[in-house]
Amino acid sequence: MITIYDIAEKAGVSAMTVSRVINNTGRISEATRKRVKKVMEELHYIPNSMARSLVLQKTKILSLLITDIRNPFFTTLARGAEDAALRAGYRLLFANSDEDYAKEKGYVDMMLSTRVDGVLFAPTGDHSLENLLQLQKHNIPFVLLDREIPGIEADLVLGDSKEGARKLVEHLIELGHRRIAMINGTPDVSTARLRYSGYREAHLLSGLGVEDSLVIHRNFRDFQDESALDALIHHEQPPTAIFAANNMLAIGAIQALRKRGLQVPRDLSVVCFDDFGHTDVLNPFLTVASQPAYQFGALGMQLLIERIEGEAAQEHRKMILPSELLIRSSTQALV
Amino acid sequence: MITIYDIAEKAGVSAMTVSRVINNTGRISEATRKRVKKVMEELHYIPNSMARSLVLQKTKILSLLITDIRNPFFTTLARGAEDAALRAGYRLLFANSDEDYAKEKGYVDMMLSTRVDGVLFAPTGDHSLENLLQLQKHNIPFVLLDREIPGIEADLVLGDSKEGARKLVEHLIELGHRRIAMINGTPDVSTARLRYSGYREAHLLSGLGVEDSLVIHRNFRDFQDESALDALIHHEQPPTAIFAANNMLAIGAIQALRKRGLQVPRDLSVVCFDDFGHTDVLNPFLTVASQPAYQFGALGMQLLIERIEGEAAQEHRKMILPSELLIRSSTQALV
DNA sequence: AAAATAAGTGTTATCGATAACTCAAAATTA
DNA sequence: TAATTTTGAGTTATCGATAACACTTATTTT
Repeated sequence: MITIYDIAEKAGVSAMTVSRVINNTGRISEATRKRVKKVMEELHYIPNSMARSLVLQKTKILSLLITDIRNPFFTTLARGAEDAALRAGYRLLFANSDEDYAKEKGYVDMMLSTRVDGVLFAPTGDHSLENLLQLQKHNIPFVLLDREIPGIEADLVLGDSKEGARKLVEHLIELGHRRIAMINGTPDVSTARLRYSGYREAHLLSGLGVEDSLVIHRNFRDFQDESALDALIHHEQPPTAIFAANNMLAIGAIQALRKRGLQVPRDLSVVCFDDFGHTDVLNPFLTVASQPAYQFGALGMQLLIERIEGEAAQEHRKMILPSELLIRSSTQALV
Repeated sequence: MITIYDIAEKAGVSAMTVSRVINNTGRISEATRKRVKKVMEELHYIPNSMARSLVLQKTKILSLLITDIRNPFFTTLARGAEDAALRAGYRLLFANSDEDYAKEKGYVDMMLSTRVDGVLFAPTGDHSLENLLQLQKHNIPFVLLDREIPGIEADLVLGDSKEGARKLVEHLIELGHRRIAMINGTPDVSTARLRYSGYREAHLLSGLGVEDSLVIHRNFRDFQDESALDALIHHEQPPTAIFAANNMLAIGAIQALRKRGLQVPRDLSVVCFDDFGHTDVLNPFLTVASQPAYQFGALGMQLLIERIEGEAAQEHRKMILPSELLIRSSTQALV
């Protein structure tokens, strides 16, 4: 491996001079600068960022932790985060928890041992608290994405879960639906709680009661689990519409409905949070509350970098990005 | 930051003893081992992997370079690679080139300065040659994914582009189509060349001629570019079917068709390579040659790790994963 | 012209960990 | 019991880079 010492020797200077040329620090005569640069190119020198990090006590690596790499919401978010990080001269270490606390913990340990400069963190749920405290203990700045964690003060980028849910459910109510089921995430995730609360509010504002037997909880990425749907269609008074708390749960519901010979929207209307990235071009079908995924990532990364570089005010910032109701063909008026 | 010296001092031993406890090397009495471990836990010690990498000359970081993080083919592949890497005790540094040579080069520089132990590399095209030579020059092992590069000898994991394309086009021919267009990737990508060659072979085997004015080239991820489709529908003898060389190009084509009031498959049949991950559950619509994306990642990572750890034979291996023809509802017989 | 300052470069210590070597005490062997 | 081996540590050098300081020569200033 080529090091600054190899360069130094061949250029007839000290290692320190090479370091100065690389970093554009100190005073170097134009002649030696040129000479050193020429040798660096000849030997195809690439700085060893580990050695540099060790002495500088910073890595210029940021980490992005998402909960489901196969969810288009998160990949689009990742693109936003990536663009913002690269633009600011940071490398990005992706991590994917699969909504699994143990995997999340593994990645947090990795971040700590890598000594990343900061983390853009989409937590799996309230129990992520421990992992976040771990980061705090080691003074690693982070920004929370998409989900709030009770007990953690941090910069936040959130969607308008409650309002979005309310809009979706109100849309169903306007279409005449009265028995509206909800397939929700597990209640230890803040977005699940808020979306439920929006669901509830829509009912109450319209003078309807909430029937909790129509509210089912499942892991946000277990779209293969059809038991939620079974519980609903075998209900003694089955729903006429379903509100899925995210896109994956909607996919699961629709898949299960299809298997059972039920059609959307003929037999049931379906709405959900989040859309499907590029692929819903194929068949813009589901009525959704669409969140600005790219912005989640870009803005979150910006907040993180500001905090790392000390440009952020002391107090924590909470950004709420609005979602947009896109009415498509998975809903129809109740006949 | 807590270091082994802090541990050593508090435990009343030398730093070397701590290092031995951490790595389970050398001889340590059970008593001191316990004492050191206790102190490590008390102080929440996390090893600094940079310092370790510096002396060990290996990082235990592998990199996965994909060309489009928003393409479900690549995110599923990424899951496969991630699982295999973590299982073998490596960290994974994701990189996303967006089919852009300059971005790819930036990421390669990053990999070099991070001194990753190996790279799972989906190249943007034949011009990736330079970036790969750069890796070779610095003795970083890599495995090529999805695309072959003339001039590079390496382990390879490929799909059966030619056969897959032939099967798709033969399906169209069986349905009676005679004027079949192809929207292909740029010809400096091996899969584009092979898929064209399968397209050609299907025609010739059926005694049909190939009309190159029906073959259009576009960047594999520019699904927004509608000019390809315009060229086809304004052709003096327009096609009755379209073969898109990957899923993104198909999305672009269908979107453009829809905007122009044309319906699939009524007005044109459409087939493509790759499917759409979870999301095609929503509406299994496109007839595709489905590739085992997860296996691409898992198998590629396995080959890479074997090579790094010296378990691979000298000669390079070339794995070809078969694709599966899934006939759905985007194709119909020509009337 | 002497004193003060600036320019250009080199020396040494350091970041946190491990390899290679050393060494005393305990255990084993002859 | 003396010689040898094993056990359980410690010392020192090193990985590749940079910070802090030192030290010549120029160059300015008075």
